[in-house]
Amino acid sequence: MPRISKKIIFKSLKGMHDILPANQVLWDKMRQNLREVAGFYNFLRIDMPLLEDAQLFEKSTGQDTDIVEKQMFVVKSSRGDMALRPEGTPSVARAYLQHGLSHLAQPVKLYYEGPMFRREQPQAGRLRQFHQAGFEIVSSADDPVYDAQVMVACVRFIESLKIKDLSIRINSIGCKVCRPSYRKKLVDYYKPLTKSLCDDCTRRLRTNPLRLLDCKNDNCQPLRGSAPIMLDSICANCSKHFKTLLEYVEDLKLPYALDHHLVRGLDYYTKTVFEIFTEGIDFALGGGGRYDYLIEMLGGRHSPAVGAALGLDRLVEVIRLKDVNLRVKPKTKIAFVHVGNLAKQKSLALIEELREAKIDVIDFLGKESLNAQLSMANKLGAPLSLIFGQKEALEEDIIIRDMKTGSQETVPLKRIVKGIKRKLK
RNA sequence: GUGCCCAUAGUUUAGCGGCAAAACUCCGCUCUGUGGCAGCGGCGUCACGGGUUCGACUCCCGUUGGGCACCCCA
Repeated sequence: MPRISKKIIFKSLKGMHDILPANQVLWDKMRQNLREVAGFYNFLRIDMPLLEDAQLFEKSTGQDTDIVEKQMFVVKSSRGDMALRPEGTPSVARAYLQHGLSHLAQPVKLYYEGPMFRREQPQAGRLRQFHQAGFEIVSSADDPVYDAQVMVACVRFIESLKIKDLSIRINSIGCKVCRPSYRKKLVDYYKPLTKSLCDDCTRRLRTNPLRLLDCKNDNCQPLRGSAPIMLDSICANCSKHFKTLLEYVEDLKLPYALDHHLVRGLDYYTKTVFEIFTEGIDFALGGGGRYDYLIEMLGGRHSPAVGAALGLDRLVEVIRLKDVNLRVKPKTKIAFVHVGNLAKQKSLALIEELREAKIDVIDFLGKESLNAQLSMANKLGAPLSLIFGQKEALEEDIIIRDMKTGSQETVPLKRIVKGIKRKLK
C-alpha cells in the first residue's frame, strides 16, 4: 500500500475502473439504446445478484474452463464458496429454474446488463470488473430462428451506437451426439504431430482438443489448415440447424462469415457459436451461442436456449478508438444567478417552485460574484440566465437574460414560467 | 500466471545527478448588479519503499498501478 506520511492513498484495484461523470452520458445513452433494442425484440429485463453460489459456475460454465478454474473472485463463507459472477448466462438459467419462468409464454426472452468479474491480467478490452449486456432465449425447441434473433438484437444494438463494419463469425460445434466423434477425429489428426505443437496445445490435446483450432502460435497455425473441419463432421440434425440459421442470417442481411476455427471455451455451448467483430479492432465486441443442455444440467426439463453477451466497456473503447461521434451531450439547463444575501436566502425555495413547474435550472449558490456566476452559466452553455438580486427579491420579480443576445427582461415572479417558456422559443 | 514498455499538477506533456516547468482545466482576484476577452495569483513530498551518492524527480533494485502481447475471453 503506497503511503504518504500519515495518509494512506487508496487506488481502485487492478483492472477495476471508475466510470466518471464525463463518461456517464455515454453510458446512459448505451443503456437507453439497449432498452430500446431489447424492447423492440421483446426481451424482458432481468437483474441477477452479483454474488452466486460458486458451484453454479463450476457446473455450468465448466470446472475446467479458465474462467472458473483461475479467474473467479471467490468469497468464502461457512455455507460454502460464493463467487462474483464471471458471466451472466448461468445466473439467468438459475433464475429461470428458481422462479419457474418456464411457465411464461414461450419462448422466454430475457436481457440483462451489469458488471461481471474475472480475475485476469488487464489489457486492451479486458478488465477485472467489466460490464456485459446479454440476450437469452429459452424455448421448448431448438429453433434456429432464435439464434438469428439473438444475433440481430446484438447487431442492431451495436449499430445503434454508430459502430460500423461489423462482422459475425459463425460456426457450429455440434451437439453432444456428434461432437465426441469430431473430437476423436481431431485428436487422431493432431496426435502424430504432437512434437510440432506448442506446450499449450499439447495440454489442450488432452483437456480440450477443440481449442487446438484457434491457437495463435506460429507453429500450430499451419497445422490446422488440413485438420478435419467441424462442419463436415456434425450430424444431420446439427447440419440442418446450421443451414437454416444461415438462411435466416442471409435474409436479415447480417454481415457474417463462416469461421471453422471458432470454438469458444465455455462448456455449455452446443451447435451455434458466434462472435461479433468490427473492422480494425482485435477483440470481439460480443459472443454467444446455443446451450441446449445447460438448464437440464442444472436440474430442469430439457430446455434448449441460445444467448449472447456484449462487452459494454469494449463498445465504449471502440467508440473512443474509432472516434465515433454519437452526439451525446448533457442537456443544457437554465442558469439561476443570485446577487446578495436576501436573494440567496429566498433562492432555495424559489428553485423548488421552478422544479415543480418542470423548469430545469442549475444554481451557483456557493458563489457570490455575479461575474463568476454568469461566467459559469456561459461555460455550461445555458440558453437563459435568471438573475435574482436584492432589488428583484424586494420587488418580487426576476430578470430573464438571453445569453446569446444579451437582451434582458424583468418579469414578475408570478409569471416566471410563462416568461421562460416564451424566451426559450 | 508469463513477457515487453511505462509512472512529473485534475489532464496532456517538457525537464535535469544540484531552485520542479508549460499549456489546458479548476479555484480566487482585478470586477457586491451583468458572461464570452485580457491580466495577476493559487493548487505538486515528481506513485510507494529501499539502495548508490556530499546531494536522487533523475541512476539501480523491489512493490503497487497503468499500457500492450500470450493464455483465455466480453
